[in-house]
Amino acid sequence: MVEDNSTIASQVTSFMEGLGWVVDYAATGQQGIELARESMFDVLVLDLNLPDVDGLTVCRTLKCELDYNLPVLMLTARDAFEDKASGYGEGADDYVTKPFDLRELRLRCEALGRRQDLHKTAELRLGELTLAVKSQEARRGDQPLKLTGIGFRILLELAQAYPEAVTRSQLIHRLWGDEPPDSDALRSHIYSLRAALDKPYEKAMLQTLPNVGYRLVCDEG
Amino acid sequence: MVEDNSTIASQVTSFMEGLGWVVDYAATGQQGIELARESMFDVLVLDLNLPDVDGLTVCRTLKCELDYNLPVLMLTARDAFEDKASGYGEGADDYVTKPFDLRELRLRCEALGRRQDLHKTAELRLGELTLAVKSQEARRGDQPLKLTGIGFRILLELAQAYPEAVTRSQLIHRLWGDEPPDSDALRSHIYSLRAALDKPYEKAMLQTLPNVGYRLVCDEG
DNA sequence: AAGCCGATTTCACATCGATTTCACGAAGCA
DNA sequence: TGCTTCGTGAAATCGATGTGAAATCGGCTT
Repeated sequence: MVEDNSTIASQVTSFMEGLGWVVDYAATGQQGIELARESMFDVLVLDLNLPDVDGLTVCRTLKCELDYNLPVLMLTARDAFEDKASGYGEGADDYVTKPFDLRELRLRCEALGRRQDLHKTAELRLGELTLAVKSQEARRGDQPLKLTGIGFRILLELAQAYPEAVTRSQLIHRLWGDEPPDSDALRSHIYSLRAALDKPYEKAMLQTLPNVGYRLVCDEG
Repeated sequence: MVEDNSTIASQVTSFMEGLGWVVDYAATGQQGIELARESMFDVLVLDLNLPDVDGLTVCRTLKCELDYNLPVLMLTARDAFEDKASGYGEGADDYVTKPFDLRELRLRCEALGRRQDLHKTAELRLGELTLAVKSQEARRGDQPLKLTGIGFRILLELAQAYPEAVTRSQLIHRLWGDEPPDSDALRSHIYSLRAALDKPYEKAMLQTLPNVGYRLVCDEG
């Protein structure tokens, strides 16, 4: 965590430590860069406005210099009305505007870490859900789920996007490319995915956003 | 993937497909442009040297023409890189020089795709109001608002216009284009939008300007 | 080659909620 | 008063999604 405001810094770091995460902290950009060089981190939470080196500079420096890809979550001040995506975005992998909800910060950190993990472990975890990418096996809790090939791929797409939603058209494109089936086969696949994933359980993980698409939900990430 | 050398092309595409990616392939610049127009892609891998249209031209064309930002990863020959790429650098988002390591190509594609995700996360904030554009969800304070599709779109239009008002006819045009419903459906939608947005609260955010239209009001932000 | 099997696609219908339409009353204005 | 605009609410219509089963496809076995 790189943040010059000590109130925010201690609030965030103690929250994270409460989650069992191991946190290192730097109050300036320079310190942050040095810290990042010394050891490997899963995620860097970086304030955009720092007293010495600008957050964007820190970000770019580390992206170039480090020999692994360190996911960066940028903290930005909140403008009255903000088009988040347009201004920054270069370099950072995600960002959150101040003041932020600690739970949101957590979700986004976890999302960044998860994407990173996937490359190494080929296994993805989301609450009680486990997806083994290679063997195409899925479990919820300790029950193996009986999924079809497409069912697994849908679930994987949704899990990778978590906690965001995936639109119908995105999903269709990812599954079939340019030649989707004529009929609305996705509906049927979602239906049978639900039968395997949610039917036997109390709380559903697969949620429909009408006119948008689908997403996964789960309590603890 | 746009690449005229079929050996390289098939090597790369099959590698990517092995990763579970969905790949479309074009052998010429013209084909590539047409393909890109037809559907949305996460990343374009583009050879700089193409038989017909130059890679840079393809890149610039698409950056201008498409209504979303398509990240471009340029493939360049080693010698060409110095002159061309560094000079014209603006168009592409990243470069890889041939011959390249497939793993490196993968990492860079993933980085570009990740950066793109930010655009989908866009959120609008206006005082205590939060609009998640992609998932079509709205909150006032920390209460989620139960809006219909049109209700959300109306609110979005008003939020984007803030602090200005939006006239009825503007609103109708934005919502339905040239074919608005016969009856004055907008009145009903405003009514139910109010029921969700303002009914449960002290101060109303949605204000009617008689004979003009509507606008949002809020204290801070 | 024939037949089987599971996966996938297609289809028909049900259900639910969103959208449009309508009717009426109140408020503002000439 | 008579006209227009707007709020209100219910009813009718329409579209999106869920549901389930049947047809199709492709690989595998015999």
